[in-house]
Amino acid sequence: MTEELSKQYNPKETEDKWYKVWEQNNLFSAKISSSKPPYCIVIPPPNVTGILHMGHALNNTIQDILIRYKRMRGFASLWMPGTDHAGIATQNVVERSLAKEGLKRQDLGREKFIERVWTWKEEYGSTIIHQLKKLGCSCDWERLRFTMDQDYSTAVTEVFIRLYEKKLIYQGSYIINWCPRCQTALSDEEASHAELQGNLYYLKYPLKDKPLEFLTVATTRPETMVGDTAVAVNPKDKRYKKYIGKILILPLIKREIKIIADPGVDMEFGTGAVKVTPAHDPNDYILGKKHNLDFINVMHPDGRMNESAQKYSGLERFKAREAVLEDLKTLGLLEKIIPHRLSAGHCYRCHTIVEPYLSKQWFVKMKPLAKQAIEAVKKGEIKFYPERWTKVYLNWMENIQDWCISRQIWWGHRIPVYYCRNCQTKNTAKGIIVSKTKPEKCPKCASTDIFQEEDVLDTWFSSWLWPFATFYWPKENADLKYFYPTSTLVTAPEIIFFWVARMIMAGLEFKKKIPFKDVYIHGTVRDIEGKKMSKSLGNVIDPLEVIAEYGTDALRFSLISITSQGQDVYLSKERFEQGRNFANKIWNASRFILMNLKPENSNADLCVSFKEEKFDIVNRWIISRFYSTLKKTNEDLDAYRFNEAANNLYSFFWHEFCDWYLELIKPQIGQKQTQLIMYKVLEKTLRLIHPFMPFISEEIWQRLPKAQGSIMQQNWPHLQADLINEDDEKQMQVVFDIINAIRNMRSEMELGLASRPEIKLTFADKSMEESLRPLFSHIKNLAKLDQLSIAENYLPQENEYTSILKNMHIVMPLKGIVNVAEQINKNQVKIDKIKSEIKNKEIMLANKNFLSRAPKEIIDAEKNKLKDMHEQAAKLEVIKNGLR
RNA sequence: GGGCUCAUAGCUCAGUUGGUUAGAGCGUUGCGUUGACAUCGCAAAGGUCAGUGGUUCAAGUCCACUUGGGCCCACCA
Repeated sequence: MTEELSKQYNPKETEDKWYKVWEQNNLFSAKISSSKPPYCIVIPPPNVTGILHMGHALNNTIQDILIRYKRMRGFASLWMPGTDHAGIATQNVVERSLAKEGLKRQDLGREKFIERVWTWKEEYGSTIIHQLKKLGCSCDWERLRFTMDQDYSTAVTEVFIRLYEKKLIYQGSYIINWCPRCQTALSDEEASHAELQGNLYYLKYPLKDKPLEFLTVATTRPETMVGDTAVAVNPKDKRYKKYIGKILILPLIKREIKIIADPGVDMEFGTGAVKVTPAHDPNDYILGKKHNLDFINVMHPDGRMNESAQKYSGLERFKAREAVLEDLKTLGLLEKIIPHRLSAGHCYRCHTIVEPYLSKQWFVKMKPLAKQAIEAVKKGEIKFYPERWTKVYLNWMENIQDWCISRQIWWGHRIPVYYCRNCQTKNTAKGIIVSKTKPEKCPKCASTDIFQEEDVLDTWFSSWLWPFATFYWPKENADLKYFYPTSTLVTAPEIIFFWVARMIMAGLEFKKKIPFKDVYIHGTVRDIEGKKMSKSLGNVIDPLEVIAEYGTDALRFSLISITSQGQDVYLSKERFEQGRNFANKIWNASRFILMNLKPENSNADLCVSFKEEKFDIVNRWIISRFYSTLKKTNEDLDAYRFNEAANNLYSFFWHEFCDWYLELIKPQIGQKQTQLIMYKVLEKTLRLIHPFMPFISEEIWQRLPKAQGSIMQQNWPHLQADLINEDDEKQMQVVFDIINAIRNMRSEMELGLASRPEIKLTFADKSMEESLRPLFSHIKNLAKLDQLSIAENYLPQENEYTSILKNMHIVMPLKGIVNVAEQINKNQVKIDKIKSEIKNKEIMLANKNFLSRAPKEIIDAEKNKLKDMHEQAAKLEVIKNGLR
């Protein structure tokens, strides 16, 4: 006999214990095997600065379910873990901690600062890893990678050089998104647009020859006027035609600027005249190039105005705005201000408004890379789940822009570009040398005055190599050969562009193979009002708190059960009660079984016994239900319908196994075959539950009399389709209906148990009567009856109460007080409803199109249904009359 | 402007290729349960499946439009 189990499941006592055991026994480690097919997921590497949030919890629970499921199904199942160095985010964190000491990164210098970052990483960088372990993730931790590992950096450099040599990397001046706080360029994807309330300022620019005449321009960023080099109007605009080619005097700065014509100007917006600031606006930049205008940069990288801004030099950009407006107002050149909603890019890290800024950056030409990545998805080599993301992906890929990959920060992979100062000064060939290591001397002029590019690469420039760089590419090692292409990628929608699309491009470009076959995109976790969870909104639910309060299994199960494919998750804390209750139910059912099980009865083989012995219907039924559930679970997991799988297991275990089966067998629990079946169903169901709820399933597994090894090492139950018996399932359903009807009647009549009534059943169908007779003991038992008898064509008497089911009707003596009129009325409503349904069915069954086109099973089902309804209606009439 | 998505019970949501009487959890109400579990069981009430039209023998499911949310991309002087 196993030791006594407590009445409630206590996750705290089990979770850490089993995780340790799994780790110590190397159960997460995936081994290359010639006999097993590979299954591999690479984790979306969380930032080293990361702290587990609900998004992670959902993302990683899904991956763990897949990994554990495939492992049990006999795959060499590898979950490749790692973390991302997260350039800007990590640098920010370390800079913040420096600030507490009153230091800036510049005070330390580049090398010392990077040392500090590494120290920080060693100390805090594995927080997220520990938290993933709390979640139960079965990652192969011995393979843990970091995007700044030395081998990984080798891959990054290799890729840069290959692309450079293919002329897919170039250096160029462009208007990029500049974060004045982080002082770095941001890619378009990193500058997220958000609406804000601003103003549209109408500024008057005087004409040179007629100083009393003005052209009014409208702008949202008046401070940039000091960098204006033209004003543009639409050539079709009658109002301004006469001014084209004339000269304006830029107020405050007193510079002469030209009025140019361009068809791109919207005549409807503002005044129809637009100031052109080529160095501070992407559109104006294009205009500037087109019309050969000057590019005047008016700002320092930190967002303060520079010398070109003359008297405003040194002012922060928004202070400068105020000053400019003040001065224009004094001069009478500020015509009006009208409120205007506009959207501006914000730094995705610090939410500072980004400044369009002209600077020299490195870019990757994306169009050539995108081509084959588009093909691969179109041909179905890579599939998105849910499928709709395919469109989103293709739409973006077909309109892809070049990727700005340089960042003006210190923490990251330094760009492998060196400059020869000698060549640069001679200006012969820009003096660019691209090399894995610092060259001794310039290959052109042999100068040794060589220095490295200051910029580092965008973090995603390393992440996009993740599916193969984690396997030590460009080396060709055995893991890479065996596990690449990986199987499934599980990720959130917001990084399809950042990451998924780029990985596909990188995989095809450098490995000549797709990086993964399936992409499963799950929803975003939101709060109950549909807002994204964020610290600033204060609406976060901390998964670690949930774990502490409800347990990891509860967290995992609840999350999964409410996550339907690709739909956003609206979460509140109460959700986790369901998971906790389920864990407790599993616990108590197992406790009950173990308390009643004689271990020697658990030894027989289920299938053999099933062939040799005759099992009663209750046992046949639960076996059939188990295999039906298994079948559905397999289908759901294979199609990434995790919530379906979870909910299905939930209702099987709770409402079928516990509520019906365990209740039905209580009187016969000592019986040998019942012992075997209850044990086997529990044991097999635990295996199905394990991927979802790894800890409790292991804890119970270890208490089973036959447990060998960890539940993780067990095979997934083999589907015995021949043990699914639909007739048994239907018959049991009838039993449940009878029992429920009786309980319901009693409840309606408010009869206490004391009455212990006798019930008469009238069957429409003789064969049903035959098959149900052996089950009467169960019915009597659960419905708490003294007698159950069968009557033929019995007409209810005045002192009797009736209920009707599909093919039978139930009569019980009236011992309580019941409102007969109400009962008659109820029956009349039922009769009317059935009659109208009968009408519809008859029309349908008379329809030639239906008879010729509908499948035979459907037609038969409909015919049976009609027959049933006729019978039922007739019986209801009889009852109604009887009651009267 | 382009694309995606949602609208089903009081609340939060399932409903896989159209096919028995549209489901679950929570909440409400009633009844029950003192040897697995009150973190329990059984049941009831509660739905014109957003609206309109169409396709079909058959529509919550497919199509079109309308209304109202949400998201993404582009633009935004």
